[in-house]
Amino acid sequence: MSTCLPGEPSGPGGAAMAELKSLSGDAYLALSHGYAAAAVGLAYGAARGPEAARGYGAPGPGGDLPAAPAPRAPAAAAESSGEQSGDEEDAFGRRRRRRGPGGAADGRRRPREQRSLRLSINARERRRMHDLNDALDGLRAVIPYAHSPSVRKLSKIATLLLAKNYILMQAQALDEMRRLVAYLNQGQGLAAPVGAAPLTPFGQAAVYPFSAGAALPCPDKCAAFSGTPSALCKHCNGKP
DNA sequence: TAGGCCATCTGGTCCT
DNA sequence: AGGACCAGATGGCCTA
Repeated sequence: MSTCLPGEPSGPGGAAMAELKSLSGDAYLALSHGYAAAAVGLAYGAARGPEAARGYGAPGPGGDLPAAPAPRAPAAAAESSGEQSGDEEDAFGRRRRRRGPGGAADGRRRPREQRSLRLSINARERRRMHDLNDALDGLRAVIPYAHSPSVRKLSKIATLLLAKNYILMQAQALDEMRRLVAYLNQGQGLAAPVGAAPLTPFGQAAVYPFSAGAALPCPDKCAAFSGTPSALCKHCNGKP
């Protein structure tokens, strides 16, 4: 991940990421389905299975075993956290061979308590990352893009960027909807019962979650059309 | 083979 | 002290 910074697109994947970042809310829906195949395809190819990347549980990333094939087959989380304690000596020895930074490679022999503590910390960190990945999976599930077995799963960064653009798009659509409703209420003189909020397509008074401090006099003169202050007007917000 | 993506380990830092 | 969070390092897998 560190080699592919969001701000530094490089190669085909970088181009796809740049497109993803610049994707406007308007274009989101139109592109979202195609994007999964296009951008995702650019960045990730096509044949990778959805779960291929999930190497959960591979004991001390096969990397601990230089000559081992270490397939990244998915394994149960319990298995992943248990293997460490099951083969503590070997696992730790392999790690010490591989890990460079810090004191891990200084050749000092660690007390058993320290090893046990380290394994516990590793398991905790593994669990934390699994939780993070689960959350990302949940995010992928609600992002409208092509969910198909033939389409590769969105990468982490692509998921986040796509989600951001999707949120922006939704906010923009909501804003335009409000404008339209306000326009209809004003232009067509939509009558509302005295003392009641104007009718809206939503069947109730609309609220403006983004309009803070709405107790100002209405510069839009929204009350001039229906006789009552409009809850749809972001300026008066139902408070004349 | 290079590049992208990922999981894991690890040490450091901050918080409770 | 213990846990959460973070970033760097490392190596495996996959695709172009």
